[in-house]
Amino acid sequence: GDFQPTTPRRQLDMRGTQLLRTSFEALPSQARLSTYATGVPKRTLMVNQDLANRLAEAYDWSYYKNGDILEMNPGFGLFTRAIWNVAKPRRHVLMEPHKKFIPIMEDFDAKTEGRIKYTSLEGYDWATYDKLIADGTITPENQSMERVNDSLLLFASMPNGATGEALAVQFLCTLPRRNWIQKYGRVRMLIWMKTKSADRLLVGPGGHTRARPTIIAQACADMRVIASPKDAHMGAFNYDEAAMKDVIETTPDDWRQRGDYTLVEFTPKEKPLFNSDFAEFDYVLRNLFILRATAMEKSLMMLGSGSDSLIKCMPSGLDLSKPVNAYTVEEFDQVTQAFSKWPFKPTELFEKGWTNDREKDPKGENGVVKNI
Amino acid sequence: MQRIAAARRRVLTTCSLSGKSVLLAGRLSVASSASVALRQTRLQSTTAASSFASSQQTIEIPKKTDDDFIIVRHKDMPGSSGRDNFTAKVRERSEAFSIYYACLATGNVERAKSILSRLHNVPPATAIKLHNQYLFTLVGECAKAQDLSLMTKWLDKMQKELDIVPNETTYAILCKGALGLTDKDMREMMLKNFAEMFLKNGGVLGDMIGQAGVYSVDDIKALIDMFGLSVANIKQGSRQVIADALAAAERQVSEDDVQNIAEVAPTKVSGPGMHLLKQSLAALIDPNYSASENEARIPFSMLESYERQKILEESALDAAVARWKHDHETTVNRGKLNPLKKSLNALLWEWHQALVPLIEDEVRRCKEAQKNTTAASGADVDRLAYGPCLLLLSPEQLSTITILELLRLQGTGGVAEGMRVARAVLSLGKQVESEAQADMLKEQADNGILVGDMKTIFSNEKAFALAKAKAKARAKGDMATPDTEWRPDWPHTLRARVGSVLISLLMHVAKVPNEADDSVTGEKLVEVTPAFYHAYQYSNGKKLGVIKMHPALMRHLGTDPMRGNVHPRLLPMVVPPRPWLSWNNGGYLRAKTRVMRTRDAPEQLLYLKKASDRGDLDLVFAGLDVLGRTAWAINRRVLDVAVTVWNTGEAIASIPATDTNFEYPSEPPPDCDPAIRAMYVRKCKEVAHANQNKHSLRCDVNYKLEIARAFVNEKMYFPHNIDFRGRAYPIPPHFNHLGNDLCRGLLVFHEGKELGEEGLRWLKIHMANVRGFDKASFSERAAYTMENLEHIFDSADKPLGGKRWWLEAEDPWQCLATCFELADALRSPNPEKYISRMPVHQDGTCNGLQHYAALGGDIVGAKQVNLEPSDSPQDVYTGVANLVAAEVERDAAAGNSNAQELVGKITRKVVKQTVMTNVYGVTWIGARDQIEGQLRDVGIPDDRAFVLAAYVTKIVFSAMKSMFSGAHMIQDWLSDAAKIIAKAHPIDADDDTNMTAVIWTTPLNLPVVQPYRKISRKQIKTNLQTVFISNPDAMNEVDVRKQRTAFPPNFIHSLDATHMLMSALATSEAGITFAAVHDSYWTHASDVDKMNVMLRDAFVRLHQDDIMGNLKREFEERYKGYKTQMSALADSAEGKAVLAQRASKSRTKSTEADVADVADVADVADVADVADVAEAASPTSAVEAMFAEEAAPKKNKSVKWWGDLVFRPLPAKGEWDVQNLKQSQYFFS
DNA sequence: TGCATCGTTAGAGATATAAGTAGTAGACATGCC
DNA sequence: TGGGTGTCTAATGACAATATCTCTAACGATGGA
Repeated sequence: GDFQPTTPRRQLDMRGTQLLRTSFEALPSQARLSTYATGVPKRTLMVNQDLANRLAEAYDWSYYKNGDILEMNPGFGLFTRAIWNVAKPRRHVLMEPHKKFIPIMEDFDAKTEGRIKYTSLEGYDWATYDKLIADGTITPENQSMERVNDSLLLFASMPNGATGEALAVQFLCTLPRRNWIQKYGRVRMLIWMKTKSADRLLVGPGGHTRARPTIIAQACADMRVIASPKDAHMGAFNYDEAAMKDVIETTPDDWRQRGDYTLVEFTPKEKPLFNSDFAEFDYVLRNLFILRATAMEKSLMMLGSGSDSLIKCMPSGLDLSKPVNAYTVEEFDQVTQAFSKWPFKPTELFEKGWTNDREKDPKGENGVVKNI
Repeated sequence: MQRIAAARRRVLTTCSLSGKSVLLAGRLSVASSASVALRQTRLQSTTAASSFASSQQTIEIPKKTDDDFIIVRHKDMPGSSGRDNFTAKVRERSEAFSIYYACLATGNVERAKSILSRLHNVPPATAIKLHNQYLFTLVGECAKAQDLSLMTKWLDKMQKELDIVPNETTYAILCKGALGLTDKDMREMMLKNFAEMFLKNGGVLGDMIGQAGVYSVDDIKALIDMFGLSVANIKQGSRQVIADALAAAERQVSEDDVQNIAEVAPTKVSGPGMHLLKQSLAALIDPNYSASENEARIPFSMLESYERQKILEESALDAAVARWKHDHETTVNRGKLNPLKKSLNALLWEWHQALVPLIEDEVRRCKEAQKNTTAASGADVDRLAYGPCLLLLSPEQLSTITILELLRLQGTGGVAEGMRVARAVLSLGKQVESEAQADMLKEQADNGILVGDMKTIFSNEKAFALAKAKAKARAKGDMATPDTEWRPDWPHTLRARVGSVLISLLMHVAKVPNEADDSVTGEKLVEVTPAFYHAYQYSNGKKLGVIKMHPALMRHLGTDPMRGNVHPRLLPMVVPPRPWLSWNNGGYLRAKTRVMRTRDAPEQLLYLKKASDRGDLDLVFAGLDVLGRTAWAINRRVLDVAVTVWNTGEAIASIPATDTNFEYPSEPPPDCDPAIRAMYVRKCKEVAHANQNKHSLRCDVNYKLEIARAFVNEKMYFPHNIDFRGRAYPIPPHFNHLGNDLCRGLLVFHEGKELGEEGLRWLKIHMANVRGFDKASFSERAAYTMENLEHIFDSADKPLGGKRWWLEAEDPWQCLATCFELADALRSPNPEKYISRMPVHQDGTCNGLQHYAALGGDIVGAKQVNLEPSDSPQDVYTGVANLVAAEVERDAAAGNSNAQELVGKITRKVVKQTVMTNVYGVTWIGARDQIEGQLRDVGIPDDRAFVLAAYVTKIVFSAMKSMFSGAHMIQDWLSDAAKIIAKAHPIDADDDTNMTAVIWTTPLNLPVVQPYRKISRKQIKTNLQTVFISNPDAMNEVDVRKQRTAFPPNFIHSLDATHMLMSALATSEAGITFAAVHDSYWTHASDVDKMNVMLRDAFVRLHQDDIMGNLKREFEERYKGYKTQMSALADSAEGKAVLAQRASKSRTKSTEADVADVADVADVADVADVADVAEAASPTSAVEAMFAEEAAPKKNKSVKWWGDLVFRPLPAKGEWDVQNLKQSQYFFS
């Protein structure tokens, strides 16, 4: 009720200040957030409060009324505000390692009676989660695999570029392994990522952007697009229509780094769609997708020496003349199972050999001693 | 310039104080001035036919006056205009040349003709070569048809349609054609006819007859008769060759004048005869050979040895196959046998048997594809592109090369059990190319064609210099590379095509038996599975095409004898290498070897060729010849021990154990924390890596022992070449004295010398050195050895059965060798009379810093690296460590907590690596990593090591700076200069890319060109996969950063290389045996004292000159007229001057510009006054403060302009006098 | 026969691939924005 | 034009990413004039 935004100074340019329903410190306009300073991390960083508000209203938070919301990289905190205003979650933890945002974070911490908690720990770091659990900042419960875990929800904005990509895949890999936060059961994840990345996870059999992460994601989670640029996914091949209902529209201007971003909801499946050992499944995918547009027949050669005998092991139902990227999750599973039984399969499934390593020369010729 | 000239002369004259080198130098200068004269007369006589000048590019050569260096202007660089259009068309065109030659060589004249007709815009110098080769090919055909019309018609076409002017070689070839006519009248008529045409064009008959690479001795005789000439009429460059050849043809060669023999009549060897020679090579080429214990070493004459080397090089591929066959037969004869136990060679034989027909098939299809050019399926189009190259060699040759090469490449490129496809494909293609080239040279020799390029000059040591000077004089003529011998290098794309075809064929047929358990039934399965397979690896997310070897095959490679599996071009020679006559002429007998290892940099090659042509490299060549003439032998007793160890499979002194691999860690549960899983994967990779290293080490030892075994009774020689900075390396890669401790332990000088009193002392010191006891004074070292005599005898008597004292040494195998030697010497009745063959090393103590200190005249530094006489050796590492330790203690006393943790922990070892790499320009961060590792070893906890390392590193750097202040300033100056140069643009450059490389000339006149440029690569489709390769001919933008950071170390290395070669030349004059590993010089124990004097003398001579001054003057001269972007603050004196100048210039030009410029200046002036008026607002909340404007810091405006290159003045040189070093006994020790 | 249009194809250029980022700090290039 | 941002960090011997998609230019065929 007694919210009083500070008087805007000339150089603060608060003309477009977005009105808020709660008394957090005022933020400058969208335009200003997009440009105001340097040293802001490159990541999925929202600057449009309105988008945040629309999302907060559209999403059903009630499932988590007794749970924790764990937000990674809140940045300007637009979402945090929006969710607060809409749902006032029981507990909302902000992992924001970047110093730039400290004032905003501390503002949240100060004005929500401890329901929004700020930590400078890095969401990227696995150890962070152990720490948060150990000190009781979040209290996830072990829950049955029959239902979606309601004690924890992860809400993450990914770093841009390679790091973000990698992180998303790593998160996905925790689903079949059931480690990290997934050891508590089916913990749902809402992840903001580049639309292209999301697209790659959603594309169906035959789509040429299919890749290893596609198969893992589709095998382990039900995906739903919550927000995305208009028409962004129209070009994608063989799309799952169900994933695309009631999509909230985003525009490039909503972001600090202009571009297309998509919010995807990952709801872990009760059981992955494959029965193979994940290490083998992963190996098979990784190697088959090297020749992703090539017929499976040929691509099987990537799995090891003497793959003629492997082809003989393949179940008769499989159409080996189809290209790799036309295979479904279930078909990959069949291939993996055959691979698993193949007597001449490689003994180690990880890449050997250096390429980037120091001290690669074992001979120590020439008397030059490196790294004594 | 004057001073440089003087400097060069001094080096030259002092190098040739007495004896042979005077002769050599004298001869050389005579020869070169003669050839200059020759060139001039020729130019006069050929003004009518302008294209007779044979230079390929139009490069302005500065007038040669002995003291200027080579400068090639930007616009004259090949490829400087059309760089980086590595498009399909360009690729096709560059391949076309090679295909053309291949077609001619394989009798596909029609296709060659059509290629030739489709090539446009060929530079005239190249065009005439192409056409000459075409005519040359027609000679045979015309002889068969007894009709020259094909040739004459073509000549007509050349002249009338294509506007190509025939040269001497053209007419020589025409006459050769005419000589093939049997009808006497016809023949003479045609000859007269051609001769007339030639004369009309201003030619001189003698020159034509002297044309290299065309005629045989009989041809020449016939021509001389025909034209009524005498040998004296033949042009100077060739006269000697021809005279010798004619003389040689007349009579049986006798041993006495071997030194004068050109390669003419290979069959006329007197003495033991060919079969004996072959037999004597049994250890190397006979499959049935098994080493008998004490085989008598037959003394061979030089000529016989030469024949042996030739046999070795020519028959080795066959020999490999013979050995495979032999091993296969023995396994078969041994009756039924487990296929899993087949020996490697037996497998190779099977592959070879299967591969040859496949290649034959492919060759047939290539031929068909050429016939019906219309039915162009994709594969057939490809076949057109590589087919002719496959035809150059027999299917057997191709198969053998393919198999050998794939085996050799195992483990390269960081691939665990295999190799990179790109490497394999290119490397194999290159092998095929050089084999084809060797074949061509052999064929020419077999046909008795005289090649100007002397194949060899073999002689006794005394006559060597004379013979070489003579040969050199010949090479100086135009006989360097005759047109008929010139071949363009195959483009990488072509190599890749050829390589990929062969590899994919091999992959089809090469099988290996393999065993596995059926995971379901548990029964043993045996399958015959491909030995190689094509796969991909990910490295850093990039796909990497690899050829993997099956584990079953890998097991063989680590254990089976490699007999017959080393390509002879990779072996030591059994005669002294051919002396270096020019940049590509020397070394092995049959293979074209280059004197410099270049990095696909056309610029390097260009400078090298020019220098070689001008005779600038004579001293470098002479130095390399000295290294090549050092004869080596295998240390039999060390070999015996090594072989025993190898066979027992024990892990001893750098020989890893058989079949004991490191264990993989156990896998954590699937639901473990991702961090733990990541750790596990990393550990697995480390283990895999370690195992791979072990295996490759084992394969390497296998190769080495195999070669050593084969050469047990041989006298060996290592041909040497240089890297681009002039450092010398032996060419045989697997086994040489630069190799690891094992290699060095296995090698002794072939010649023995009586120890003498001093020699015995040096042998003892050497003992201490290889033990690692090398920080003490000489007398202490000798005493150390005497104290350990008991151990030494024990090691010598019972190397493996005794106490194994030698294994504790720093260099165990060399220690063992020394134990043997010392024990023998001391036990002999008179140790001083003992004949020793052991090389004794004298190592520069931190050689890089020695050169730096000498350049900088650092007194403190000079002491530290033993440039200054001292009673005991100084150790820089200890010196720096002490300095750092003192500083740390000071800080600790002052209360610095970091320092307090480190008190007493700063040892020599902590700083050693950093001090060593300082010369290479290690950065602060790199050094910190090194020191961090060391601190951990010293017991600093992991979590502190990082912080403390940062602290220590700072101190180490400042200590180095103070200790070697002069050196440091020079380092800075060098890197600064490099940056300026790399960013400099020639005045005529058309765009603003940095194209200028740092180039300098060493005191031995070697031009050094730094090759670092940005590489542009393209994907090239091959049979296996696409391959990512660069166009080696492209001149790309320089990599400024690399040019800069690499220049200081490269410059210093070019100096130490010079020092080494100067020392080599000096020792050679004195008749001392010499070998070197960069900054470690070796000789007989008895000669160490003499060598020590010479190498010091050489160092003094080198550094007496104003090296840095010369460099600066060279740069100023070389880069005269280049512009670089300069900048200065606008309000600095310099900036103001520029602005003023600009203003005045434009004022004279136009008033408008004037206004603008004045405004500009005004602007600049204003800036200084613009104070930041915006007052800082004080925000009321932290969030609000976030978005407050940061006040822009006041900036100084700067001015930029393009100006002449200005090199900073050289840092002042310190007081230290280089002459002092002559008295320093530990300078090299 | 000359030529406009459409379809095809070769080739050049772009992009994804994998996937822990620790911890520092200083220099230097970037045809940036 | 300059500041912010991204890259790299020990010399040489000893060089190596690739499959696939997208877009464009060139080429060829065809057909109507």
